[in-house]
Amino acid sequence: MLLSALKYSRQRESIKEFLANRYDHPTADMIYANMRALYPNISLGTVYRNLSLLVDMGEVLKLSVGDGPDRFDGNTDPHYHFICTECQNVLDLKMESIDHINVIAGQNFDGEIKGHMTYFYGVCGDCTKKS
Amino acid sequence: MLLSALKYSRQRESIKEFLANRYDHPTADMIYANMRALYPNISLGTVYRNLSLLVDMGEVLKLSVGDGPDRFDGNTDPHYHFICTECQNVLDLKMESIDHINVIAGQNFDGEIKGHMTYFYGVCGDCTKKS
DNA sequence: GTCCATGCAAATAATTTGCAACGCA
DNA sequence: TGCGTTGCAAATTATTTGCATGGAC
Repeated sequence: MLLSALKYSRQRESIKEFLANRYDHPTADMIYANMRALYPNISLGTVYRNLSLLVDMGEVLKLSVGDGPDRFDGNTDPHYHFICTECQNVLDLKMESIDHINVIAGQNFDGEIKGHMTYFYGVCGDCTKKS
Repeated sequence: MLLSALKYSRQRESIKEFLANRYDHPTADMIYANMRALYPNISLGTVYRNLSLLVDMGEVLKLSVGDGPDRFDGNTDPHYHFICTECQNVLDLKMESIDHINVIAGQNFDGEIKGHMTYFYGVCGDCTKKS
């Protein structure tokens, strides 16, 4: 819901930059903790408000991975995510497109399939080695 | 975590039966509202506790569809779900298996892909006709 | 009688929102 | 100056939990 013009905000820029340099898909709380190093008085509300704006603008992705709080991703290139069931980490997957599943899903469906959300899960490399 | 033996409970049986006959993937609140017709004093806590047990036993599926509360599905046959971005309804999809995407995802991945969670989204048949 | 299940209420977790002060344009 | 943004706190939403009582076995 973008009803009015956006104004520059240091906090928003910092959150965006922070996410652009992280590949571990942090939660709002983790982002908040890191932002406090830069802005000791920043509030969680500000973090949530700006994350929400950035998601609406398409500059950040919100990952709702079932249990636990939402996570945020500064990489908006289309890609998929893997959730390790041991350590709960969320990893990026380098894989070819699977957009054809939209066609498969639409074959017996009365309506329009516009996309899909897919999360892969299993045990990550690190956890496989540990066990 | 099932540490102790389960005892019969009318409430749990009713919730299970209710879900077995619904195809609209109700939320805990909706289940609660319906259960109150049968058990005027049933509490939300009881609904949540029993849903959690049923999910652990594999007799009910929990659907975490991003926004909004979790939904529950009494149909445990493997199948996929579609979320209408207009009316928010969650529909079952009759489609062939797409388990091959696990193989695709695992091709450049250092770890073990055990499965995936996929939700399709778009506009359902009813909403397409309305617009 | 033992121990799980229930109802009720309070607690928790994640996120959103109201409001007065602040800061970009 | 005008209106978006912030910090702070309170509110909301979804879900979980503690506890005394009730019910299954």
